[in-house]
Amino acid sequence: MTVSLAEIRRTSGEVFTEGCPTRVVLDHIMSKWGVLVLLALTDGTLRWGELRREVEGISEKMLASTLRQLEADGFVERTSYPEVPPRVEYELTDRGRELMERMLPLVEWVAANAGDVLKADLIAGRG
Amino acid sequence: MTVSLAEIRRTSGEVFTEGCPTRVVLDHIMSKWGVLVLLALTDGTLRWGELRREVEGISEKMLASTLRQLEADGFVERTSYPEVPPRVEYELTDRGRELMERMLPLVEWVAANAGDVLKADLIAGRG
DNA sequence: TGGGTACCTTACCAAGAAGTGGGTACCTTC
DNA sequence: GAAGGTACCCACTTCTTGGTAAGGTACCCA
Repeated sequence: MTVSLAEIRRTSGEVFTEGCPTRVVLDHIMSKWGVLVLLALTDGTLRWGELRREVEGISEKMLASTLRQLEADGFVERTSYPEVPPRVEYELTDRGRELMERMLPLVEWVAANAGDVLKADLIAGRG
Repeated sequence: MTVSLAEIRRTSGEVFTEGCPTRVVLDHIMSKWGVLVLLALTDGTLRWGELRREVEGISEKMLASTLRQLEADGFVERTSYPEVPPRVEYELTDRGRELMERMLPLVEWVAANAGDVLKADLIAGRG
């Protein structure tokens, strides 16, 4: 198993330096709403309205721009059905599923340990 | 293996909802500089000046505040030696290593695939 | 006396992220 | 004919993030 940045650089070169594409992609998928939208889509295909409800607190503006970004990056596929009323579905692409396979263990750990982490915050006076 | 948000919620409850601690912790570790600092520390203990060089482009202000946050969260330990000139060392705690164990596969995937992702961006007209 | 090193902190300000509120188009139902 | 559902887009404002620059300490060297 990979245990250090040096190890990654041995196979992928000088990644995560200034201006490196890896930093840009990192910013996209690690963004506040990006993670939550991707996470919601691990449950399967969702419509616009379902996503709004699933990702609590997101504004329509941010949902739209986050989806556009994820779509442009090839993580999410948008399918619109020319019906009335309009129906649009969003789902993870193969690339998106590959990504989430790696992100879910991290997210799972956060879900299980967030309480303890914030307790540490309180002790450190950063509540 | 975990494959969906629903699965995580089955064991951890209604996580990642609005105001949930999990969202706060996510914001800390998924922040622009947070990831890069944690990543740098997977190579071992580093001094202030070494971190500045390792995390290319970070300002002293952001390095300081990022380190304070990670320290408060219990991911990073700071050890200062009362010498002249002063020496301060930063390293991952056990919790930090646990976290990075889960983050490294994700980061590794990004390192290997960032090129393709940005190529998709160009085609989509989001260069 | 002046500079150099290492590790920061503070004050100020600009850019970008994100919230708010409105509008659009189309059809259905009341 | 008015209201409502679906999936947005745009303008305006606010708030957060992050950069710059300056200073601060505590010592050593010349």
